[in-house]
Amino acid sequence: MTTAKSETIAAQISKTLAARIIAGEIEAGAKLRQDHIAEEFGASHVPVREAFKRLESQGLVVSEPRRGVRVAGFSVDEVREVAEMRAALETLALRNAVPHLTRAILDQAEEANRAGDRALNVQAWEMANRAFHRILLAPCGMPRLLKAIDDLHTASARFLFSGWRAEWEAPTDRDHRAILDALRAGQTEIAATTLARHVQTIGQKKPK
Amino acid sequence: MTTAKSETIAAQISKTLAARIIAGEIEAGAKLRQDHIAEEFGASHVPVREAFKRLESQGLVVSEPRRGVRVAGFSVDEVREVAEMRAALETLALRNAVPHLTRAILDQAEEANRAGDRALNVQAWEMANRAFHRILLAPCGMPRLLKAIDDLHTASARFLFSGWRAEWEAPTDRDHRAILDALRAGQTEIAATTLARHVQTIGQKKPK
DNA sequence: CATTCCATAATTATAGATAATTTTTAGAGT
DNA sequence: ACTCTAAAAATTATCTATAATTATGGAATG
Repeated sequence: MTTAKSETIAAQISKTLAARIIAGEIEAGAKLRQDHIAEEFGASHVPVREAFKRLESQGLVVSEPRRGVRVAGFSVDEVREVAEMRAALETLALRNAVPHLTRAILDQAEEANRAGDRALNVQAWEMANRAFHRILLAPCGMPRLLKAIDDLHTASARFLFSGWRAEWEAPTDRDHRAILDALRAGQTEIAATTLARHVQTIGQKKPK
Repeated sequence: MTTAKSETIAAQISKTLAARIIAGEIEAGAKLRQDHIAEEFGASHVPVREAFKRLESQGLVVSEPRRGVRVAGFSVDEVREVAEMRAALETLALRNAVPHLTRAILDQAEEANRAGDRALNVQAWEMANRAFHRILLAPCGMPRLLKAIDDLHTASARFLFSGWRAEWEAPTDRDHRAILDALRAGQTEIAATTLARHVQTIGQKKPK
C-alpha cells in the first residue's frame, strides 16, 4: 500500500510514528533518536525533526531543548483531562451540527455504530467509534473545533489501547444508540448531555 | 534585550513571527518566504521551517505542501468559532479551578483587572485581560486544557488588534468584576455562566 | 484567443560538517 | 569503597551547499 504521492516525507514519518505510539509499540518515556529514525525511513534528519514538531503539537511526544524528544507519558489525571475536554468540545460541536443533520447522516452514524458492535478487536472498535463521532459532529462546520476534537480522540485511543490490549470484548454501545434516538426525536439537549456523560465514562474505565 | 540563551533559534523565530502576525504587521494571506526570513534572522532555512510548523499548530499560518505557508485569514465565522471554543473550555477550566482558588489569587485577578482599566492602548489592555483569565484558570491544574485556551486567546487577540487598531477606549470591565464577585461569594455556576457570556461577547463586537 | 511548453523561482529534501550540550566513562583523591 | 571532578563519547542543533520536485508566469504556437 503506497502512501499518497503528494504528501511530504515529514508527514509520512509523522503518521507512522503516531500510529506506533498510539498502538503502544513504543512505550511512554522512550527516547526517539532522530538519526536512527532517519535511517529507518531512508531519509535525512530534517524531515524527521519536522515530524517530531507535529507529534509534539498533538501531545504525543514532549521535546526538551538539546535533550531530544521522548514519547509522552499519560497519567490518570491526564486521561480525565482529555475526557473532560472532549465532553466540553463535542457537546459544543453537536449543538452546532444539529441544524445540519439529515436523516442520511444519522443513518451513516448508525451504520458506524453497527460496525463497532461487529468489531473483533479494540482497534477496529476504536475506528468505528471515531467514525461515529466524526459523522455526527462534522456538519457543525467548525474546522478548528473538529481538529481539536480529533487530536483528543487520538489521545483517548492511546489510553484505550494501552490498558485494554489483551482482554477486551465488544461492548454493544448503549450510549451511541441513545444519542441517535434523541437526535431523531429532535431532543438536542438530551443528546448533548448523553454525549457528555458517554465521553467521560471512557476516562473512568480503569484498565484493572 | 537578549532573548533567553537556552531557547532554540526556531522558538525565537516562532515567537517573533507570532507577535508580528498578532499585531497585524503582516497582513492575512501574505506569503512567508523561508529564505527571506532565514536571512533576516541570520539563520538557515531549517529552523525557519520548524518555526512555521509551530505557527501552523497555533493556527496563525496555513501551509500548503510545495506551495509554502501564508498568514491565515480569519472570517467572522472563525472568530465566532474561537469564541465558542473559549466559552466551552474556559468554563470547564474555571469549574476545576474553583476548589483551588484562594483569596490571594482572587486579589491577583482583581489587580490584573485594574491594570486593564488603566491601559492606554489595546495591546496593554489585551495583556491585562489575558492575565486576568490565566490567573483564574491556572489553578485547575490541567496543562493540556490551559495550553489550548492560550492558543485560543492568541487567535482572539489577532481579531481584537485587527479591528480596533486605531479607535479604542479602555472599557471598564463589568463582566470581570461580576465574575470575581460571584467567585468570592462561592457562586460557581453564576461565575461560569457569566464567563461564558463574557467570552462570547468578544466575538460579537464588530470592528467599526 | 486559448493552449502548450519552457524558463524561472520557491519549496522540499539530502549530505556532510561544525558547534554546543548532555551523558557517560574514567580517574584521582579522601 | 565512595565521591567528586575531568575527559571522552554521543546526541542534538545548526549551517552550508546542492539536488530534485513542483508552481508560476510568460512566450510561442495553433
